[in-house]
Amino acid sequence: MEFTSLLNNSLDLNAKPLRFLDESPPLKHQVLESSFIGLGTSVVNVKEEKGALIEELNRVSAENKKLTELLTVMCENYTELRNQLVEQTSKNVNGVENSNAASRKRKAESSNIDALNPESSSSDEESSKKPREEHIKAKISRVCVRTEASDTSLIVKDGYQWRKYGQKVTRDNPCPRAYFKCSFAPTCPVKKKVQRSVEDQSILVASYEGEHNHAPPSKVESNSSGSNKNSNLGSTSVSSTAAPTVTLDLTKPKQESKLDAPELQHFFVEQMASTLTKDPNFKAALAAAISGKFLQSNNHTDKC
DNA sequence: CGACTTTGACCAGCGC
DNA sequence: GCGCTGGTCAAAGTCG
Repeated sequence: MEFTSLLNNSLDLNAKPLRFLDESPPLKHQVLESSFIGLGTSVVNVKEEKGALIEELNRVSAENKKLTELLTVMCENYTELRNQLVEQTSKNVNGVENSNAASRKRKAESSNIDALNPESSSSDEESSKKPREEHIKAKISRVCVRTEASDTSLIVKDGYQWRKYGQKVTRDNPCPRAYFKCSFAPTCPVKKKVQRSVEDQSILVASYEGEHNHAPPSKVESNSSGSNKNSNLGSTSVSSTAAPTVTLDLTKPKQESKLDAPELQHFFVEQMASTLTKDPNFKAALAAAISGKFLQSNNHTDKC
């Protein structure tokens, strides 16, 4: 998907709607003005109106230019994110894994890490007893999401449907950890753990375990619950821990970002589209572009 | 009324 | 074996 390639036909907004004002043949101006000779103040009013329209045209053009620049920056950010996604994915495949800071590791956790690092698990005596399937299916990714500090819910909107099946207060974090299972498909093995960051409680850390065995839901708005009301992924924040971590900040273009969950790839594309459509400036520019095309085609058909 | 959330109980792994 | 801890279960409650 080449996002930048879409840019060209969507942002050619250079004042087409008002084109007839400054592209009218000089003859027409002369005829128009000569026909008003003798009408006194009427001519002055028309000239003032023309000046105002040209001024408006310039303003719209400047706004259009600004929007174009904004979208270009967004495209660059998107490309950068995508490159980092590819980079991170390849890293995970190669089994790059940092050691966990926690001294006490649960058996389940270590098996998950083994799944990400097949080489290290090959020498593990215990792992040899386990079916290899478990290593393959237990893929973990971690996502950090900035939310309102006052928001106490542990809901991360990622496009999938989740059913909460438990909540625990863990030893190393006073904030409770919520456990979710994917409820979009009955047989989907994916689990999600959500807990507030110890350092910054406005950040929700979501750990995804396993991979979805179904297609992603068509709508991002398919909330995990009816009460899903937060999770500003548009300002998804950044965190890096021992486990492979999705590190995203769409508001800070040059910040390092990592992405490895397939559901997130889909989500972020949807999120970008959503952000664009919610922007009134973008809507206005789009409307102008469409009406411009419409007028242009009308003019063309009139000539024919 | 069905789907979802809450929450206490239960289970298993691990260190001592 | 015991206690601590994380993860899961399931009954009760809540909501649309």
